[in-house]
Amino acid sequence: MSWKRTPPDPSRGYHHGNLKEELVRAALGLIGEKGPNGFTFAEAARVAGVSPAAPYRHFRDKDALLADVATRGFQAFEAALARAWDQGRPDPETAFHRLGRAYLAFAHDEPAYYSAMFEAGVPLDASPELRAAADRAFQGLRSASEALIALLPAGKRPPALMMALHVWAMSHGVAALFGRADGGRRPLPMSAAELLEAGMLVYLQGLGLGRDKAG
Amino acid sequence: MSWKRTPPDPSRGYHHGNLKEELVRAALGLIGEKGPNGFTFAEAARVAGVSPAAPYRHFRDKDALLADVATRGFQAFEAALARAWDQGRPDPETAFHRLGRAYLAFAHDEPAYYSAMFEAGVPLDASPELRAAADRAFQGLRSASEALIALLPAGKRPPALMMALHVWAMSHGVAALFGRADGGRRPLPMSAAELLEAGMLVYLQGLGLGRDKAG
DNA sequence: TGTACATCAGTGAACGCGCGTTCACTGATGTAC
DNA sequence: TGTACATCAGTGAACGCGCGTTCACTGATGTAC
Repeated sequence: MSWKRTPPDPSRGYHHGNLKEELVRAALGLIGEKGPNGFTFAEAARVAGVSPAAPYRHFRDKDALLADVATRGFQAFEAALARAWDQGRPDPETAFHRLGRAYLAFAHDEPAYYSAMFEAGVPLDASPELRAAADRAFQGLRSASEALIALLPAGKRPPALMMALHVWAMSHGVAALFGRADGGRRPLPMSAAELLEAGMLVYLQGLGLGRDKAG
Repeated sequence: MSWKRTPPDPSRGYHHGNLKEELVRAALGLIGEKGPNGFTFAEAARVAGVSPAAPYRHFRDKDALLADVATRGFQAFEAALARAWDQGRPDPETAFHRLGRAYLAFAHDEPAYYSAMFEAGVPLDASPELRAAADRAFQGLRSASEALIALLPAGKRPPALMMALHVWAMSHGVAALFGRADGGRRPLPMSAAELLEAGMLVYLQGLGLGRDKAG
C-alpha cells in the first residue's frame, strides 16, 4: 500500500519538499480505508511522517484539504470520462457505452476520490476551483448527451441537460448502491457495469436511440 | 423542532419510561442536522435529557442505535412505497408513477432516515431485522416491476429483478444528487420529482411500456 | 563567489474539548406470597 | 391488602483517548548585492 506511513527517511531533512502532495495521498488512503468521515487531519500528518502542525502550512484546515481532494477527484474524473468518450469516436453510441463503463470504473477504482466528491458532504462552493472542476466533469456528460441527441430527428429531441442529468443519476445510483464491494450490501445477479449498461440501453431505446433490436 | 432537548420535566421522575423511543427521535434530529457522522451518542443522551450512561441500557453502543434507526427507516420507507403503489390501482402505470414520487418524497421529507439507510455506512447485516426490513422495501419495488412487466407480450419481458434494480438506481441517483436542498449543490431547471418522472417515462418507453406518445 | 538576511516550511509541546465507555451506586417498579 | 425482595432503568463521576488548533521556535532555502 503505497500511501502507508512514509518510513523515517533520514535523508529527508528538515524540509519535506513535497508535503502538500503527500498529505493529499495520505488523505486518499485514509478515506479509502475508513470513509470520508473516519479521516482526520492529525492522522494524515502522521501518515505523511510529519508533525500535526505541519499541514497548516498547506491547508487552512481539514475541510480545505477535503475540498482539495474533491477538486482533484473531479479533475481526474473529467479526464477519465473525456478519454472514454474520445469525442464520440467511432460513433456516439459506442462511445457512450464506453463512457458508462468509465464512470463505474472510476467509482470502483478510486473509491476515495468518489466519496470525497459525492459522499463527504463537501459543498461545491467550498472553492471556485472545486465548482469549476465539477462543472467541467458534468459538461463532459452533457456534450456526450448532445452528440447522441443529434442523431434523432429534429422533432424528437429531448433537452440535452435533462438527458445528461438522467445519465448522471442512473450512473451515480448504480455506483453508490452496487458499485463498491463494501461487505454487507446486496448481492447482484450481474455486475454493476452490466447493470448500468443494460439500464442505459433501455433508456436510449426509450429516446428512440435503440440499436436495432438484435443489437 | 419537536426533537430538541426535552425540558427538565420535573414530572418525569427517576425513570424516563420511554427513553428508547426518545433516543431514536433525538438521533433522527441530530442526523438531520449534522449528517449521520456528526451525530454522537453522548449528544443524543443530552437531547433526551438523560445522563450519558443511560443509553447503554437500551443500545449496545452507538452503532446499534444507528442500525435501529436505519431499520425503522426501511420499515417506514416500505410502508410509504406500499401505500403509494396501492397494489397497482387503478392501473400499474399510474401506480408506478405514484411510487416514484413517493420515493423522492421520502428522501426529501425524511432525510435523516434516508441517510441512515443509505449514506451512514451501516452494514445491512448489522442485524437480521435491518436486513429483513431492507429486503421487504426492495421487494416492494420488485413487485411493482413485475406488475408492469406483466403488461408486456410474453416474448419481450425483461427480468423483473433487473428492472427493479434500475428503478432503484435511478431513484436513488436522483434523490442523492438532487433530492435534498443541501446548499451548494447544482441548481436544476426542474424539480427532482419531475426529473425522476421524466427519466422513468423514457425508461418505460424503452421497455415498450410507453403511454401512447401524446401522454 | 561570498555573505547577510528575509522568508519559508518545518518542530514539538501544549491547550481545551467532547467523545465513548465503565463503574459502583440508587431510586422506582413489579411480583410472590 | 401488605410486605419483602428481585429486577429494572436510571445517576454521576471518572477514565483514557485522539482530535483540531495555536504558539514560539528553528533549521533550510533563496536572493540581493
